[in-house]
Amino acid sequence: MKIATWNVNSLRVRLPHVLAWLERHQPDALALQETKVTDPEFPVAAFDDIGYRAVFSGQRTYNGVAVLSRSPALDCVTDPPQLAEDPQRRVLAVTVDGVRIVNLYVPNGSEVGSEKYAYKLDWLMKMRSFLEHELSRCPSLAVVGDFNIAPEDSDVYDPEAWRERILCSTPEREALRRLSALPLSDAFRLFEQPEASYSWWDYRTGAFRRNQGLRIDLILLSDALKERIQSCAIDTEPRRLERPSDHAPVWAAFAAAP
DNA sequence: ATGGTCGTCTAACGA
Repeated sequence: MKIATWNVNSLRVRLPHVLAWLERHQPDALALQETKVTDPEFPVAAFDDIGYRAVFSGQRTYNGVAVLSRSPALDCVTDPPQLAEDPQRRVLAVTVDGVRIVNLYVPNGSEVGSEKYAYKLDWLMKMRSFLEHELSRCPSLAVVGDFNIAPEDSDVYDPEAWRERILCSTPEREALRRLSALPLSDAFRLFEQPEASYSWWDYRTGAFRRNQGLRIDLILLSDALKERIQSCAIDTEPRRLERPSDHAPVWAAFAAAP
């Protein structure tokens, strides 16, 4: 089984890239973030044509999450009670082939100390509670998405320049560590990886060309799934295309369930 | 360089 996650920064613009990536990599499930399309506008037919079903929770202009899958996505949750009537479309939990996939677009937080930063930390605290509940129901759990947090200095091209800045601040990293303590393991770090592996590069300043990136797109695994994982990688190829997303897809492959 | 580039509700705003 192969599961992937990709912040596409507008599905309308990136649809050709997503279709090409699905055809090439044939994942069983692909979680998307920042689709920026409302549910009636979601391009269901384009995915159906290549054998993928879609479930989605969208809004206009901002946010929006979706899961594309070969098998049906069951038990969809878009509004965890722990996030109490938050209108922002950032969560989509589904079950595909017996694996619970929680697709997250974690708030960016703007700047340390801002109102949006406080919202991010509060959101992460509430998300911990939701994930604790999901884990108790679903032992095979993968939490995937754009976490907007670089877990460690090794996930940042210039840790000193980013010290205590947004995406890297200690309170954000501690909130992520509290998720890891559930326990959930960072799939990427279960394997030897190339130095300077990142999943996001700012559009400005030619950051990708110089590999000035951060690893903020993550796949977190419950112990039951950790036992089945075979590989995990970031695919930087789509970042080289014309009109790319600022994020690269991340994927993980698993052995069949015992 | 308090800059730069994208995407969206083509005008700011969010990332």
